[in-house]
Amino acid sequence: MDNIEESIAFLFAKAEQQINRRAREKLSRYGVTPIQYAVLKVLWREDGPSGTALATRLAVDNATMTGVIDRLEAGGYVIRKPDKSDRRIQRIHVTPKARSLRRPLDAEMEKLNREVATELGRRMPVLRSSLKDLARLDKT
Amino acid sequence: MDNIEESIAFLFAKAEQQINRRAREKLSRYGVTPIQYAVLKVLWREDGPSGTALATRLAVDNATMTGVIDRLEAGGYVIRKPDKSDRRIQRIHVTPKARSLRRPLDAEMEKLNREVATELGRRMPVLRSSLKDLARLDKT
DNA sequence: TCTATAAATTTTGTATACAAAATAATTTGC
DNA sequence: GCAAATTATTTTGTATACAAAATTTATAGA
Repeated sequence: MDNIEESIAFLFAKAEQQINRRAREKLSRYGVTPIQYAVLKVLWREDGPSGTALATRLAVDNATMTGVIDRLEAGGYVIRKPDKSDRRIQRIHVTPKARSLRRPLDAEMEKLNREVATELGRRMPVLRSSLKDLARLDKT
Repeated sequence: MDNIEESIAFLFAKAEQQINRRAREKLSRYGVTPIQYAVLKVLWREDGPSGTALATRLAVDNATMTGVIDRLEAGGYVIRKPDKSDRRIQRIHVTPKARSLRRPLDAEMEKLNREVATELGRRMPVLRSSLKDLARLDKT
C-alpha cells in the first residue's frame, strides 16, 4: 500500500465527505443538517423519545446528541419536555414547524439516494449491503 | 423510505464512523489520528509539500489542514519551514520521529484493510470501486 | 432505611471539517 | 510601474463526534 488513496479508511472518509456535502447542500435551505434530519425522521414516526434513546438509535454519543438537540431546539424544530415519572429524562417532541418539513426533506434525501444509485448502477445493492454490514446498526 | 436506516447518507455516515473508530484505535498508541496518518503517508514519499498541496491532495479544507499541521507540529512529527523563494508558502517536513513510525503505522492500517476485506469477502472490490467513484479523488 | 450503584443528561476538552473573512505576498494586466 | 486580481495561510465561527468527568435522579441491596 504505497498511496494513501489505497487505504480503506481514507477512501471511506473521502466518500463519506462527498455524500455528506451533497446531503448538506440539499438540506441547507431548510435550515437542518444531515444528523438533524435523522433525528426528525425518528420523531416523525414516534414522537417523544428520550435523548439517550435517540443517541442509541442513531449511533452517536450522548454528548453529541445533547448538542444536536440544543440546535434543533434553538431553531424551533423540537422541544424538550421533562418526563413525568422520571425526572432524569427529557422527552424530545417535534414542533408543527418540523412536521411541515417532512415531505420536502424526505423528497430531497430520496433524490440523493436516486442520484447515488444512478451513479453506481449495478454496484448499488452491493454497496448498500456492505455499508450495513460495516455500520452494524443492529448488534454490537 | 420509511426508516432513516435506508438513507444512503445515513448509512455512509455510520459505516464511516465505525471504520474511523477502528482506525483511531489502531493508531492511537502512536499518538496520531487517521488524517494525521494520511499527512505523514504523503510526507514519507515526498517531503516538503506546501500546506495547500497537502490539503488538495487529501481533499480537506485549507483551514482544516492548518489545524492538523498545528497538532502534528506540536507533537513533534513535522516542522514548518518557510519557502525560500515564495514567502507565502510554508513547506511541511517530517521529523526523524515521524520517519521511524512509517513501518508500524503502515502495518496497523494494512491490518485494518485486511480485516475489512475479510468481513466483506467478495464484495470488497465492488465496495472499493464504489468508494473511489463517490470520492472522486481524481477530478472535480 | 439508607447507602452504593446505575442511569440520563450535560459539561468540558480535543479533533476533524467547512464557510467566510482577514492577512500577507505574488502575479497579472494595463 | 502599479493597481487589481490571485494565491497561501491563518483566524473565527459553527457543527459534528467522542472521551471523561460532573450532576441529578432512580434503583438495588444489605
